[in-house]
Amino acid sequence: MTDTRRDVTDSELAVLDVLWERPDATIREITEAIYQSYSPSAHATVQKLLERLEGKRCVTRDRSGFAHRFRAVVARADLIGRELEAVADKLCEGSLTPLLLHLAGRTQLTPEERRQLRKLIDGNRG
Amino acid sequence: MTDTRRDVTDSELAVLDVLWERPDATIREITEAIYQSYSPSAHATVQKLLERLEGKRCVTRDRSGFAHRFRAVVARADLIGRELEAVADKLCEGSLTPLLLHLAGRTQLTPEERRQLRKLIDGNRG
DNA sequence: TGACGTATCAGACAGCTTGTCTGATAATCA
DNA sequence: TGATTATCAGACAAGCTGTCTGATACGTCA
Repeated sequence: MTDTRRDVTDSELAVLDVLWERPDATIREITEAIYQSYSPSAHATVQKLLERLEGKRCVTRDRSGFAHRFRAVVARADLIGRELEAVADKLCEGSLTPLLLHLAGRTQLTPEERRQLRKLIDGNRG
Repeated sequence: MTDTRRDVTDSELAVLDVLWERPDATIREITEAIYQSYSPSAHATVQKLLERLEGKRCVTRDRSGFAHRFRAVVARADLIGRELEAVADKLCEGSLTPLLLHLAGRTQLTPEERRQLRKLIDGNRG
């Protein structure tokens, strides 16, 4: 079942981490990257995680070969956005602005980051 | 068991919402505020939610009277901070800066908010 | 005092999520 | 053909969440 709402778990994220580094990986490749060694049960676990990631629209599957190849269709930034929206929905009636103000008051920035931030604010006039 | 790590659920948040509006409320008062009417089972549900919120260090209990009185010991801003840190831990190796930059690029701000944001940035020099 | 309303407390319970694993079956290739 | 390697379907325990029941203690008032 496709359920974009539910968020990505830590184990699923480990799979995505591999796919971001190495697109079009097989289950075997992902398994060997996550666990140090390979075993049939670890393979099955990764398979299940991929199946759920597919349902969450985070991964697509290329079925053309014998071993399917997988590819992430969300970037890390997309997940950050999803999670921030979830926090906003839960605690700020959906508005991102309180999150932004909260972070601005408690984040230590380098001069470069501060410069970048100003630019983003200026480029975002309503 | 005290478990500050686990985050507050939606039902628990509904209880906190009442306590933020009306400190030192009893279970009966909270129950009537959340459900329209009162029933013993709803009372027990709220009791369980409060018990769990106590374990998460979000609520304290005054046992001096017949009916205990409850008080929130976290503000909404605290929860926002907790959740943002959780997102940062999960997706940004604990750093809040990527979240801040992400939000700055996608949030529509009023002139007043923009002024406030600049002030926060300036007041936060390393 | 005793009855009654109202608390708390302990714990059962089902439904869901998550991570793991097993067994059956299909494709590939030496 | 036989061995290897896939996929697939589904079982499984553990944990979380929201709800509810039953037992017991407290307080008040006739």
